[in-house]
Amino acid sequence: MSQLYEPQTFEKRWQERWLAEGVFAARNPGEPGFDPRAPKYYVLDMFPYPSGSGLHVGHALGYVGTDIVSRRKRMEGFNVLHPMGWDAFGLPAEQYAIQTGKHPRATTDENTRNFRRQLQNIGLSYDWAREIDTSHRDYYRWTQQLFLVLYEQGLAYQAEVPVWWCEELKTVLANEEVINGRSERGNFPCVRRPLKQWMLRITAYAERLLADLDGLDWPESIKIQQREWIGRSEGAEVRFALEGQAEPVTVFTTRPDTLWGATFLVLSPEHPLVKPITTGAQRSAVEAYVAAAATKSEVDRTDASKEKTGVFTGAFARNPAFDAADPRGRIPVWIADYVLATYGTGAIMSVPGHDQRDFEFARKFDLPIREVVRPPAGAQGLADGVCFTGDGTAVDSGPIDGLATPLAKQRAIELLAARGTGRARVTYKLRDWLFSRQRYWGEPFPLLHLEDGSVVPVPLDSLPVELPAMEDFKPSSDGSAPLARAQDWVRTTDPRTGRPARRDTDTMPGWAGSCWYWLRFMDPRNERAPFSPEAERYWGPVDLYVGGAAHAVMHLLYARFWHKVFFDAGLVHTKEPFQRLFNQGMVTAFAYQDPTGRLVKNTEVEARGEAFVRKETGEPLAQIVTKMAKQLGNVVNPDDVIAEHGADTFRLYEMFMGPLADSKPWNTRDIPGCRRFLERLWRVYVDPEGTAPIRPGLARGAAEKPFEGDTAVLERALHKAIQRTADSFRDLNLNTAIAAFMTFVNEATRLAGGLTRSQAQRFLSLVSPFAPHVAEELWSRMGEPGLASQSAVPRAEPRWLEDDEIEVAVQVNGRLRGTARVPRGADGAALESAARAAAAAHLEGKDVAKVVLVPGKLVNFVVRG
RNA sequence: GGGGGAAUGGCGGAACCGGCAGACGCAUCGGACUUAAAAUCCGAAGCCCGCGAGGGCGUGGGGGUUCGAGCCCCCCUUCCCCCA
Repeated sequence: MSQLYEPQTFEKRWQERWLAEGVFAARNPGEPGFDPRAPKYYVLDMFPYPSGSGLHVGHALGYVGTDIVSRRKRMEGFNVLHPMGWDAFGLPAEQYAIQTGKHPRATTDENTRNFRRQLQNIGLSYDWAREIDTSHRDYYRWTQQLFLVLYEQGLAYQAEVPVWWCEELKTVLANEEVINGRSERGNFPCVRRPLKQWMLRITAYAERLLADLDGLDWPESIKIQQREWIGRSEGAEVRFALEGQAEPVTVFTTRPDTLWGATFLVLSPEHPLVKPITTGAQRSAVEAYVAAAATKSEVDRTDASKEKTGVFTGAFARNPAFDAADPRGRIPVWIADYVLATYGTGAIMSVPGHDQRDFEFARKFDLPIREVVRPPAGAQGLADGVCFTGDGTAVDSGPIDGLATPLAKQRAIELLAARGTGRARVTYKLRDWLFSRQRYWGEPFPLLHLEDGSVVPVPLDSLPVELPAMEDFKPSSDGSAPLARAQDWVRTTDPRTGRPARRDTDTMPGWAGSCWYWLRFMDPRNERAPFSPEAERYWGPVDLYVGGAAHAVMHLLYARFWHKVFFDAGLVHTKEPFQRLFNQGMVTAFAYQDPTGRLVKNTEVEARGEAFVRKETGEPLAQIVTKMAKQLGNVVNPDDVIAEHGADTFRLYEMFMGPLADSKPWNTRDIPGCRRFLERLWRVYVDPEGTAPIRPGLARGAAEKPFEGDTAVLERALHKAIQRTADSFRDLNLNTAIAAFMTFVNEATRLAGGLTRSQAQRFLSLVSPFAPHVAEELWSRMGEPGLASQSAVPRAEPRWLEDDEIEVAVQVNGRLRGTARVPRGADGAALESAARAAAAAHLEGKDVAKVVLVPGKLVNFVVRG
């Protein structure tokens, strides 16, 4: 048995024991060992996509944080569910497979093995019996079944939707694969072209997705981003009759009060009326413009800083605000790409006097601008050559003249409704969700296309629809899905009728598996259902969900949507899946720049005292903070840190860097500080000069010392550490808990003779969630029964948190002039006289106008002269 | 372009409700131990002026509120993240 701190000699042993004894296994109701009195706590990490490059220290940050929370909660008596799994379907896995020439099944299995090994190496307390893999048939069988829940509710439908198409690559590309209208791979031009796609009607839930945010314990910034994304706006739909057309054009506006100022209409280039209304003279210009717009992304089109473009269709419309005879009512119809087909009705009424984009458009194409809202006093308007977009008073607007904007909006809607040319309407920026991909590595849709063109779901007892084994799974050259080439798979029969059928050949997007995984974790081996109602009722909702802010919008919105559909279907008992959300910060890394600003690889950099230089030339370099990237050579793998220092040092450093929520740089140079702390801790328990496994005074059965002298000082220090540790869990700034451990160990080293067995034991319990291996090792050396991981969290007692004497700050006019020591609980008069003595030199000959007393903290003398 | 954050010593960070800025650690410097080094232990240290006692200045910049501001309010700068 070693006298020195050698983590390599014991960490593996404890990890194996935890696993073998099922120490971290969560019990479901009804299972042997389930304690119905224990409250539940569900801590969930955003599960990773198991990439080929493995886990780096940035992923591990959140996992270490949730592990510490889970371990602590167990020690507080909670029944803790803390599972891990793999988000293994999706584009990156498929791309990686194509690159390496291996099948995604093989690479995924290989990668998940590596991830699991890496996570276990860190000593994370997951219940590995609950591990799931979204690309495994035992999982996606249920993804398919739950998709059918949405399908049966009428929430899934097929539509012609523009998708990115790259002619050169002969394939459909995802949004994230297209940058500025060109393919990310190869930089070839791409166009948006309509293709039949599966859509999910998430817009039907827009209002509830918005409203239910209020009850969640989420960062306000995430709620804001979700609200922004949903983008609710109230306004009106207005119908404009078109000259020579039977069908009117319907526009959406948030400012129905400005109808009298609408001087032209703008349709999106994709609007179905564009073709029928375009006049012969304008046809070629319009067609050219429509073709050009197809190559632009929505971001580019709506970029307000770009010059406005557009083309006149040659057609005219009637503004319903004016009489048929009124010349102001005859307005031209244009098309422009800043109007999107997918938002509102795909057409707008342009009010250049009171909308910035319309204003720029009108100026560029010399269209009339009318003022119909008078700005309030002091605000600039058309008279000053600027466009006023705020609230004011209606003018030149017939029946609503003189009304303030909010009232004018309301009256305008009433008038439109009375004339049958409009109505109130709420729209959302949120669009329905494009849910199909023409790719291989995803869940097949459990749907059959019959010869008569109808679509029927695959019966539940025939699920899963397994992904066929394919040698060549690359995207097809005609835009059809790779699955379409698996002819034996595609051709099938409807099991209900025996009629011939074709399988749907699209697959679900990467998001699908993560839309319900927190539910599967509750009951992961259930073979009859995705999860049992009993398990869901007990474990739901997730109490703490931790992951990067990168998933602020998409994943969380999609997951909430599915969950709400399940709620409506009676499958889950909560409206929301994740009660508390916490975003961990990014782990960045240092990189180095030479004087010209060029980045220099970390391996070529040398530290010279406080400065950094290029190894070969001695050229001075500047240190900057940036993300970890292979090219910079600054990616850090947990395995390497653990091999050198052990898992406990790694865990401590991850947390000691700073608050879990903050972004902060990884600095390899700082790691030994945490290692040294563990060595100091070790020496408090084990005498390096001796031969005993534990210092004799700390062994079980050793006599307890009375709480006096050094022992009392240590008792006080221990309670302070216990208190600070408890506080650190509120906002997960676990760095302050580790600082408290360090302070205690420094104190215990200084007053070694005063430390008692009970203090040593309580301190190990306190440290155990953070550095569990060393805690177990010392716990067993002390002869304590059971495991440190299963001991109780020590409690701080108020009587040990207060000192007998307190030091207060003494200020004169708010400037610190000294300090005074007073007994705890000293009254105001005693405090003031002590303070007067401390600041005597600064008070001499001055008039004290006021004395501010803050008990236990400070005294401030306000003086004149 | 829109949205979300952040800024404190040479570095990471601490400071609970507006009350002694810089806890804890890294790097640095000094000392002890050592033949020497490593490790360990003890100590110093925000910056400026002063031999010293001491004083001045300090939480990205400018203004404000307050007895008192890192923290609250207004304006500005820079950096990071997301939509992509």
